[in-house]
Amino acid sequence: MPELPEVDTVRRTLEPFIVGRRIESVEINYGGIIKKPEPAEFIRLVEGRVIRVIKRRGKYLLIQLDAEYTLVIHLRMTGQLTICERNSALSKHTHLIFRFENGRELRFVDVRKFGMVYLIPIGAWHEAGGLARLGPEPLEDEFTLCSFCEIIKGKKGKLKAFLLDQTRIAGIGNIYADEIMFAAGLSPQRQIETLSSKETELLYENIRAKLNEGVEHQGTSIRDYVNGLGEKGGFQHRLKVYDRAGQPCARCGTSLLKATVCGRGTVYCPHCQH
DNA sequence: ACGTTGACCTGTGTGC
DNA sequence: TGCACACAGGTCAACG
Repeated sequence: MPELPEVDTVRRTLEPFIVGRRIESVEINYGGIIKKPEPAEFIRLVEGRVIRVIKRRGKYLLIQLDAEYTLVIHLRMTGQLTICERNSALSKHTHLIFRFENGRELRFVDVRKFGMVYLIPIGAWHEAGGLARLGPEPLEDEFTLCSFCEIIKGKKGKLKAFLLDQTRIAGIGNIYADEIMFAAGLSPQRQIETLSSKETELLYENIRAKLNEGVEHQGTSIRDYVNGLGEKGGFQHRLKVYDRAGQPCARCGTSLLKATVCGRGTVYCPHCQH
């Protein structure tokens, strides 16, 4: 499900409901999503804590508690994190519930159970999967054309693989990778070492533009994605290539093709992308 | 250093 | 309607 714009939207919509709230109790229905510590220890450390702040880093959500611990959550493909009333119907795949004193709760629902939750001491980022190895945030001011050129310089391989590599740039996934490459007129198979400086700049501009557009429209809801209040996003209506195989290219009318690149379904225009 | 594949899970859509 | 199969917003490990 969620790439940078979706995770960012979840963060933004949850914030007013959870910051400053005390977690009265925790219920674990499926312990498999909690990667560390053990469930009993997890509950012991979280219950009674107050949420200080919620941040996003790449596709990870970081929920800072008042006891020098950070809850790190990755939604993977189908994870949802939503605010619900305590008495509202529980969906089938609710694996984790944080209850607040005001009658509301934060629920983690994940059909495919790929999602991951870690509770780690502040700063111990290396204990939370790939969090410590993430590349720069593409929407931050520090991510300049100059810094992008440094990242791409000397690298080899397919453009699509580069965009999906979280250690190069944090937060791009399959949908936005395809949209970025279409907008930049670049083929997913293109070897990055052959990009001209003009093409590199076009790529840089469209990474920023497409991710910003995704954030602005509150993410892409094609299957499971919803924001922190259970609402769908709107970017699915603006997609130019993703999920549009066989439909005409918005730019030239050629039928969009689908292929597997880097093991991922990839849609592109054979006429506009080189 | 790169590329491909399978593993982790469940649900949905397709074609027969 | 049933069944088999492919495929799905991600990442990681194990190969060649």
